[in-house]
Amino acid sequence: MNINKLLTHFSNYIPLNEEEVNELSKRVVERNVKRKEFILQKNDICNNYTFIVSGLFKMYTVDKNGAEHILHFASENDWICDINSFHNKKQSLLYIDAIEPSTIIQIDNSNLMYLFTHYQKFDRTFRVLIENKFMELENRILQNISSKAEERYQFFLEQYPNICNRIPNVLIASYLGITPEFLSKIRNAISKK
Amino acid sequence: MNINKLLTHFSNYIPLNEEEVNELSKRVVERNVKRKEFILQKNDICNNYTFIVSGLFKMYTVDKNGAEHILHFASENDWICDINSFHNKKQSLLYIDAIEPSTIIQIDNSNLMYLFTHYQKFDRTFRVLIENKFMELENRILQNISSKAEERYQFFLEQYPNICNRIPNVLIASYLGITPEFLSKIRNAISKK
DNA sequence: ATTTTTTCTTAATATAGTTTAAGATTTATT
DNA sequence: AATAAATCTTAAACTATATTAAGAAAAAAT
Repeated sequence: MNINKLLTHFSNYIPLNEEEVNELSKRVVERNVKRKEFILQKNDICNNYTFIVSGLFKMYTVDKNGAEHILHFASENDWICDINSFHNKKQSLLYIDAIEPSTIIQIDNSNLMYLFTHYQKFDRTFRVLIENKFMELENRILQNISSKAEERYQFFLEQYPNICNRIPNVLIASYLGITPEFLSKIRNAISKK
Repeated sequence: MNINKLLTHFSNYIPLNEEEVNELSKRVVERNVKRKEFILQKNDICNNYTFIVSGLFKMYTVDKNGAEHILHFASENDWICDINSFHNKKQSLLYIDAIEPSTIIQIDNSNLMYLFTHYQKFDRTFRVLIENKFMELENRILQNISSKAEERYQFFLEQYPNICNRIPNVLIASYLGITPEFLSKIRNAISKK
């Protein structure tokens, strides 16, 4: 099993000792996911925290008109989870599916709670993880309330150089909150500079 | 000292035992803050997690044109902190000041780290705290990328009924990412329905 | 290899939101 | 109570972004 990437990931926060590695290994499941396959759909309860070994996912809502609005992208060495649904066992409003064929490692709610309860380190690591994600969202909010679409696009390209050329512009537009037609216009304007 | 409100707040997550209450009490400081007084300014390092006993604060950036962009409001029984500056000891890009005369309880970086290290409960509680704030930001992002200003305004009024009438519309506009003039137009349109 | 589906672009027209300016109202300060 | 400062509103002109439609290019599926 491809758990090394997950262990390396943890060691960037706080390295795990042998016992913790064993406990973790027992409690996670590896899966391959095809392109366009869902790992969460609306009205499901999100029962897993998902670590991405390789590949790329999007998490999004679909509005009454059928339009997707992308809340997060997540690629290798990142986590994806609807934590509202996960922690409160509520039906999710979100979809998560694979943009590329992917390999993931999942830990379900009861196993993660077990680790939280028995090993302080996991509580700590997941606190720091979510703090980092919180800061990213704060930056995104600031961008959204203070910048024009063109600046937000440029910022996206700078901030996610590893994924921006793996994602079709339709989806980038949806993430930025603009139409694909307008993104096209922006790209044209940038290329003329 | 007005620490009861803070203890009640913690007990909504996980109640503290006597030792934890003592440790916490020793490590926090109470302060009164006047209207318009700063508790964080740009280029300072945010050295405190601030719990609001009473009153109301705004956290914001100021752009090159001098315009404020409000990232968070926070009122009684809530926390406010630039966690990027706090955890990474980096100079903050943000200001925090009081919209109303306020009473706060602060815990500084080294004291909070002490509690995290010696009592698992605090690590846990602050994880859950930040998870809740993360979910709020996710909702705000979704609103921003998928809704018109009028819907975002209505949603703000519903979500923060306790603070929306304590905050001037100029500041609500800044939080929503629109101009005060346009908010005025929106309010006029709503009142005619 | 061909067909189907998805993606990207362009352009015309429409709508959402900004800017500037000014006056009226409310709130804070002396 | 009087003055100063901040807030709220209106309106006209402007800019950013959406919508509709259609065709070209690229990628995926058969």
